[in-house]
Amino acid sequence: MSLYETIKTRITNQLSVAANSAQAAGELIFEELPNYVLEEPRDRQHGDLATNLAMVLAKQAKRSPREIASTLIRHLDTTETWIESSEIAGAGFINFHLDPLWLTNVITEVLKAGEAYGQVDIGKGQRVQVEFVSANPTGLLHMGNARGAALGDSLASLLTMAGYQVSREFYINDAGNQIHNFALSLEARYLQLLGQDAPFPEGGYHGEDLIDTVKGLVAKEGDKYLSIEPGLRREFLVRYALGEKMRDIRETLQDFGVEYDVWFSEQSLHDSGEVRLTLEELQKKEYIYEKEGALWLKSTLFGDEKDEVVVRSNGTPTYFAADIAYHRNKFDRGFDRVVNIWGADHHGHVARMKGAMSALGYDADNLQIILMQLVRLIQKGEVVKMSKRSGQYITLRELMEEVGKDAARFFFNLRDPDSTVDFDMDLAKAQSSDNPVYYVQYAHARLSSILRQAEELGDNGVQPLEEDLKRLNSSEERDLLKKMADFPSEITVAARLMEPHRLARYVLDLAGLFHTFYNSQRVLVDDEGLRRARLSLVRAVKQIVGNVLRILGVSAPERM
RNA sequence: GCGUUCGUAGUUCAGCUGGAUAGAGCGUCAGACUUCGAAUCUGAAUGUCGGGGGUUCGAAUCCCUCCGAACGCACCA
Repeated sequence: MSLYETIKTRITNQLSVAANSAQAAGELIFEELPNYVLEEPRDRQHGDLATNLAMVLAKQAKRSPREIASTLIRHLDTTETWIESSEIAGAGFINFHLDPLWLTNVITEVLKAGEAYGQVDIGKGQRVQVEFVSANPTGLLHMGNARGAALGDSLASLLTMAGYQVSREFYINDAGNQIHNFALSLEARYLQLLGQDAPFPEGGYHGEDLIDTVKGLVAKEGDKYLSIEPGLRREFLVRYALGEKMRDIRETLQDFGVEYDVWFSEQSLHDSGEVRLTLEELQKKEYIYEKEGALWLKSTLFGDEKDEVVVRSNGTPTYFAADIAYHRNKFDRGFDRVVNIWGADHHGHVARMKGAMSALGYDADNLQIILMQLVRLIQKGEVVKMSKRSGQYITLRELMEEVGKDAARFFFNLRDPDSTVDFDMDLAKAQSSDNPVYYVQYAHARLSSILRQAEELGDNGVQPLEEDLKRLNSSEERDLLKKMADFPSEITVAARLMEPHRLARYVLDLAGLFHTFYNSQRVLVDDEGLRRARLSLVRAVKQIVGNVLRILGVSAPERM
């Protein structure tokens, strides 16, 4: 635990002790200690930390919050808390001012931990699986997939930092109806390319990339599939196209900085019989009934709005059936928590998926689904409908070429997944230099530059003396140090809420505080002690900026 | 119609389990480079937190209601 967290825990505990001892002394009456918080006030004049304990006690104690506050302060043991002074403010807040010297420990802490600074252990080694993107292999990756990739990959890294054992997974939708449509589309393109008059299937995939795929095949293998049996022909075409599409998806995501641990095939669930076994298990538990020739899951028993078909009247299982088998498989692989990132258009699926897990006897609370609002494409001020079927969308590849991987990943991770993003490619291109990512990267380059120059001046990275570290007491330095000390708590909150975008905000703040410091204090001063102290501060800031950027999948340049 | 999510400055968006005077970027205005990187910094202006009600010491945050938006409500995935 970092020093700052230790201090906060200690004070929080001592506050309860103070309340209890005041009660024992007959100076305060309450039945049960209510929930209270110890937090950093927004306004620095309100001290370093503040608590609302007196206010939340007011009702039970039947006294004014300010009176209670003064009683609490009298009973508070401040040893080992770094508390320098306490005061009562506002409606009854207790504000604590800490001895600023505690801050100098932060630098040592950061430099000692290095890449591990910020690691916390709320995960306690639990195994978590994060499944994200899982795009249909029937087209190229688009903006929505880009958002999912940025979010999912950063979330996985964040959870790793928070002490979870994380596995990244991609679910390949290589079965079912869409593959059938895919096959028909491929076949039509194939026949058309070879001069035949083939109608394009209804509901087929119009993307240009599909034509390119078929062209590639014709260039390699000519018209050898023209004369064979259509069923066999489609099978060949699908196998070829699927291989190519998945290779492309894999490479594109890799270039976007995403490395998966597992690529899981939907078809394999059918082949292994898991889909059938899962349905049998549900049948045995009597959660399945027949109606109009189809098999239905009683998902309404578990909070769904209506029951769902799992086997069609023609005898084929639905996508939902395969998905149930898939999630059963996930839990059976031993994950303590399973996290899915889905587009908001799938929200109707959440209740039934959780319901299905409950039906199978798993704790649905261990299945967490993060819904991400859609990315809307804007062109010339108008919303353009994106769709794989129509073939009209901006690809992840194009996005990376136009604005770059770093800008794209930062852009998505700057936003709450709950907010809809309007994306205008022309605007993004024109404004790509305004992307806040450069603000952070510039700070990193600037930090690196200072260290390079220090080296040229003969600095050999000698640790500063403690009394020199204590000289970092300007308001700019103290604000910066506080922000640095807060990093482990930021990781804790972000991981608990599964919100990596908090880290993007954090690193922007940190970079801003550094830039402010840089403009007000000189690092490479003649005074050797002070210089060493500031250089160690610079090293520590650089370390943290680098650590955050690594989580966000953004590069941390030495120069730019 | 029912459900999910959202509505915060001119604009794009932050705002942890309810906390003190609601914050950033861009844009606007005024300043700062012969010294460590001006992709930076300093200062100024800008708000009925969609409207209304409720809960309480205290609400952008929780509840209700209305208005508006996106997305769902298939034997598609």
